[in-house]
Formats: sequence, structure tokens, C-alpha cells
Amino acid sequence: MGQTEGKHGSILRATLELISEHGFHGTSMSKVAKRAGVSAGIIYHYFSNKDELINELYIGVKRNFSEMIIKRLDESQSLRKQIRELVKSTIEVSVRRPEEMLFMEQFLQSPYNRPQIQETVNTYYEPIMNVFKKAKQEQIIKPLPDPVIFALTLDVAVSLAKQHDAGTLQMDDVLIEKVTEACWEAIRQ
Amino acid sequence: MGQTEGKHGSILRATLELISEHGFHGTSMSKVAKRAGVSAGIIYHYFSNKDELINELYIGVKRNFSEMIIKRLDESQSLRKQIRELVKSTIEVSVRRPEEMLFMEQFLQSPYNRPQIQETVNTYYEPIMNVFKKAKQEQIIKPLPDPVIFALTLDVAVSLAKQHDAGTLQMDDVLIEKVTEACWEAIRQ
Amino acid sequence: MGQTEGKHGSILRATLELISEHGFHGTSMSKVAKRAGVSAGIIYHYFSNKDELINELYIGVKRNFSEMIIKRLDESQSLRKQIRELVKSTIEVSVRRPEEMLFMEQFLQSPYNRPQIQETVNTYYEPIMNVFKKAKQEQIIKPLPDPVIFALTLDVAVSLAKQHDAGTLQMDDVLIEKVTEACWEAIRQ
Amino acid sequence: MGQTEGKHGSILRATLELISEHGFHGTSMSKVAKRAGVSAGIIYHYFSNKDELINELYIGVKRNFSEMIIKRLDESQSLRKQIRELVKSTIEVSVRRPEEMLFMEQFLQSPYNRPQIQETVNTYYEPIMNVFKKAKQEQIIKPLPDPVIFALTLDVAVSLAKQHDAGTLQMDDVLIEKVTEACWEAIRQ
DNA sequence: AATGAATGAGCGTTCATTCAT
DNA sequence: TATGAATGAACGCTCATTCAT
Repeated sequence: MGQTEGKHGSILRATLELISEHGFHGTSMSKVAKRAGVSAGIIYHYFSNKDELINELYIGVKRNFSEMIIKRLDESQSLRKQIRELVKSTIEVSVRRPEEMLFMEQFLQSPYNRPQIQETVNTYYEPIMNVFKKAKQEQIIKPLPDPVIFALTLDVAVSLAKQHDAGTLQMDDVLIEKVTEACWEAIRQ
Repeated sequence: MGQTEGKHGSILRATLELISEHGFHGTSMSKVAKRAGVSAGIIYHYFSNKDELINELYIGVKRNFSEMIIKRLDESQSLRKQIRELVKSTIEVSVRRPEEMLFMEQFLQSPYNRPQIQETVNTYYEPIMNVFKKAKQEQIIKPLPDPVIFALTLDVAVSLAKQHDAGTLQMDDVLIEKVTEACWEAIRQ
Repeated sequence: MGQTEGKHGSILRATLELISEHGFHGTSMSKVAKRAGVSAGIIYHYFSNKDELINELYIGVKRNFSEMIIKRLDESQSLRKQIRELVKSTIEVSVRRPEEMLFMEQFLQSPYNRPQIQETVNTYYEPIMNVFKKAKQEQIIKPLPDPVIFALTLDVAVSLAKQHDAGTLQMDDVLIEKVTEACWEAIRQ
Repeated sequence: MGQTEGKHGSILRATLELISEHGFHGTSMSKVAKRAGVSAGIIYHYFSNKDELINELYIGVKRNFSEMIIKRLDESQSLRKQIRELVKSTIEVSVRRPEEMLFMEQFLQSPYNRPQIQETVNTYYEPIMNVFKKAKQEQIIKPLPDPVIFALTLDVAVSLAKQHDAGTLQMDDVLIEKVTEACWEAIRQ
């Protein structure tokens, strides 16, 4: 356990590492305890059960990601530039933080994922959604439903980061630029 | 168990249903047996272990999907039309067979997924890959790496089908047409 | 399955091989069937269950061993020579047939071993026992109980054959002669 | 579970009892748990698997036996007396502790027995081996290989204890004395 | 706040045996 | 005679969770 990080944090970190390494199946509570350097019992002091531990981890990771992406937004720029920056940021953040990215992807397909959780994390993405919303209002991008717009941009970004992490694709700055351009063309009016 | 379907088939079907409903974690061999209407032991007569059962299921589902998509290909048409047809087919097939689609998505993030398996299933998709290959050669689409082209088209298609199945998006013919157009614009030269 | 050997025989032979190779624990009925080149079900035509298969095998092996040893007995010789020949034969036969020897040893320590079985096989050893009996009557050997006499001679012989088979002892003709002498001196009057 | 004996000990004891009563095959982990008065899961807190449980039990029993026998050794006595005492001790200890003796005999024929285990337990028997070694050097006993010397003495002792336990032989003090004499004569120079 | 021993249900898998063909 | 599909209990083992300390 790190010195500055409390037990609460070290448990979350251990869970993240184990799930990104071995998946949900290979992540037992006792392994989490061992990795975090704490006893098995104390986990239940900080988290009422495994579900809550994983949900809390997911929500935290999602918040981190959204914050890192939003931090780069510059509202003074054109909506076109802002949207391109969102795609680029999503790729870069996902490539730089493969553990979190892989964990989020696993979470989505797991039984831990429930609508209510997604409602919660969606609030973190509101500033991002607002950019697209405005662009739709100003008829800069196509009048497609939000999930379609996301699928054509941010989901593509994550998909590529995943392939980069798996080693089946090398995402360098030039390629990122080209992908950003392609995503933009998919949704531009 | 269906009347025409043998035990081998009913075990595969039960596995597919359970994984698409409850994920890998919630799919024990005894639940598979119960759902398939067979004894627990007989599964090991048809499949040497859980790994093989799931791998065989995945390979079969992937083959089915690829066949359904390839069947619709019409080589007499322009490459542009063929590519748009591929996107459309992928969405439609994925929407029509949500269980298989969800299972494939779960498989990808699971520890059952191994490079060798992907090598096998990739051979089923060669006719599809060839369409994009030719389009790249004829400079109809952008000279991006294959995984990027796929992320911008087929992966988007599956992503939308998943949202349709989850109820967060209604994919009708009109929307499918619009999405197909958007995907095309993402990759066109 | 050999050509001359019937299924009954090939099942017994397969059982012997498997038990001597992998012990009782590693010898399932289905492995026996596979090794014997027959179906699993047919075993139960020739043997009512696993117990009977193994008991019959044991009794047969014991009879073979006793016959090979008895065949060498020459009643025209002195009892001293006959007894020494018994020890020597037991070592040699046990060394020459390690599978049978190992199977018999395993059987003795297994739950398959029941007093009634030993009563049966003891009848095969009566000619051998008679030699010792006469020697006791003629006061050539010590008046010790039969099991003690056997422990000091035939059991020693098997014990040494076992070590020879395990590779922890090399039994050559010279050593066999010396051991025979030692056993004789243990029981001589 | 005894009051003074911890769970670790009660699991070992239950395992010993069950194996001596019903053999390895009849000794499942759940039966061990039931006999020890503990839950099935806790066994794996004390032993990493069944192999380790049984190996640890074997090594412990072997050490106990060797200590009980060695304790009786009196180096001030003649080698002849010491060797006779070893045979006598082995019989008496084996007769007094039939469970341990039967367990050790079963272990030897089982797949749990591995060369490395025997190397470990052999170190416990070094003081005993040294007695025979010296006797060979001083030419008091025959120059036979160690395994042969043991087969003619200690193995005979165990073999007789086994028969005593099975009820096919009554080992009293008089008979023990006679057997000791016979073993001595087998190996004396 | 913290430990780690303890539980017992459930896991994937094997097995001796049966039986329709 | 002969097959091999089928059963279901039992196996070794893991797990999320609890609780005395």
C-alpha cells in the first residue's frame, strides 16, 4: 500500500490491477486483499460487498476519465475544433491509461453493469454531451441520436485504444490525427 | 431440448442463452446442463471441458454471422455499394440475433479469448476483408490500417446493435440508412 | 486387443497395465475399456463390477505366480535345496514380471483386499507351504509360525524385486545367491 | 477435535484415521473435514491441497517413528545388541501404532510417493543407517547393499507388525525375541 | 480500525454403472 | 455379444462473506 494512499484507495487500486490483468473471474476478494496488503475482512469495512467495491471503482474511474477529457476542452474554440479535440483526447487518455480503459470495457459487458450505474456516470459526461448538443443545434453535425454520435466518435476512439493496447495496431500522433479527421467526417453535416 | 436438435446442439444453445443473459460468471456447467435438459456429466461427452464448449460455441456463432453477412454480398455491384451493404448487414444481423451478438461481445473481453481463436474466425471474414482491401487498392477509401477501417464501420454497427438491444436506441430502417451513410463518409477517400 | 486373446483377457490385461502404471486411483473403467479396445459397457458383460474385475485379476495373477514358482520345485531334492530354490524363484519371477508384482503389492494395501480373497489364493500356495511344513516337521528350520517364516523368506524376496524394479537396487545372479543364503540362515534351525 | 489439539492437528489425525481404515480411495477431503469436525473449506487454509496434506502427514509420521526408534538406541552397547534392539523397536513401535504403520505402508504404494519425499524422510533414519554402516565396516554383518540389509531386518519387522494388526499373527514378547534372533542371523557375518 | 480463521454453497470435472439400440 | 450415450453422486477445490478477537 502506498504511503499517501489509504486502505480504501489501495483496495480500489488492487481491484483495478487484478481485473485489468486477469478479468473479473480471476479477481477474488482474497486476491484483492493480498494485492492491497490488507486483511480480507477489512475490505468489508470500506465496501459493503464485492458489488459495491466494483461499482465504486467503476464510477471513480469513469469520473477520472471524464475529468481528464473535459480538462482539455476549450470553449473559446469553434465547436468543430472542440469535437475533434474530444476524439483526440479520448484516444490519448485511453492509450495512456490502459488498465482503467480495459477495466471499463470489461465492466460494460459484465453483470455488474446496471442502468442506474450508467445514469450516474453519464452525469460526468454532460459537459462533453453539451458540446455535441450545441453542434447539433447549430447544424454543424448531423441530427443523429446521441448514442449514434457517440458510437461514431468516442466509442471508435476507445475501440482503437484497445487495439493499440493489444498490440494489433500502433496509434501514433499521425494516425490519431487521421482518425480524428475520419470521425469528424462521419458526423459532420 | 428441441426435437430436431441433438444434445450437442442443445448444450450449445443453453450456453449461448445463459451467457447472453447472465454473463460468463453466471454460467456454470450445472446451469448449462439444467437449461439444456441433460445431466451434468454428459456435457463432457460432447466437449472435453468448459473451454472447448465455449470456444466451439464462439467459432460457430462467428461463422454463422459471417455467412449471413457474406450471403448478402453482390460482387457485381460497385465497391461503394458493397461496403455500405456490409455495414447495413452487420447492423441488421446483429439486431436480429441479439443473443449471439451479446455472447460475442462478452467473449472478446473474457479470458477465453486467445489469439489463436481470433486467427481461426478471421478466416471466415476474409471475403469481407477483401472488399475493403480492393477499395483501398482502388483508392475509393482512405489508406488507413484495417483495424481502423473496421472500427469506423463494422464495430460501429455492432455498437449500435448493442444499444438497440439494451433499449437505449431504436434502430429502424431510416436510421440504419443514415448510419450507413455516416460510416461511409468516415472512410471514403 | 491381441488376436488370440479374447475380450475377457484383453480387459484383464488392460487393467493390469493401467494399475501397474498409474495405480488404482488412475485406473477408471473407461480407461480400461479404451486400453483394451472395447466399449465401456461390455466390461459389465464379463465382470459384474469393478470389484470383481480386480479380484479376478488378482486371483489370476497370483495363480500364475504360484504356478511359475511351483513348476521349478523338485521334490527329489533336499528340503534345504527346495527352500532355497523357492526364495530364488520368487525373486526371479518377481523381477521378470514387474507389472504383476507391482499390481499384487498394490492390491494388498487396497480396500479390494479381503480375507476371503487371501483364503482363495492361499490354496495355490499350498505346495509351497508344504515344503516349509515338512521342513518344520523335520526340524530343519525353526519352529516359527508360517507368517513369520514367509516374512523372512518370500516377503523379503518380493521386497527386493520391488527395489530392483524401482532402480534402487541391482539384483544380479550373484546377489540373488547371497540373499538366498541370508534368508536360509534366518530360518534354519 | 480434541481440546488441546488445534485444527491443523485434528485434520492430520482425521486423515490418518481414514486412510488407515479405508485407504486413500476412501478418504475424500469432505470426509476428512467431517471426521475432523471442521468445514471442508478450512482444510485449504492449513494445507494448500490434498497432496500437501498427505505429504505433511507422511513426513510427520515418519519422523515420529524414527524418533521413537532412535530414542531407544544405546550407543554404549555392542553393535550386535544395537542392531537387535533396532529390529525389536521397529516391531514394537509398529505394533503399538498400527494406524501410522498402515498409513505409511499405503503411502509407499500410492501415487503420492515421490523420490523427493523419500529423500526427506531418509534423513530422519540416518542414525539408524549409521549403526548398520558401522557394523558393515567392522565386518560384523554381511557386506550386502543397504536395501538388502533393511529388507532382511526392518522390512521384516514391519511386515510382521502388519500381520499382527490384521489378526493373522500374534506377536508377543517371546515371538519378538525369536524374530529378532532370526533377523540377526540373516545378516550376521 | 483491523485481523485472518472459519463457513458452506458452488464450481468444473470424473466416475462406476445402466440401458436403449 | 456389443456399443457408447447417459446418469447423478462424489470429487478436490474456491469463493464471498462473517465474526471472534
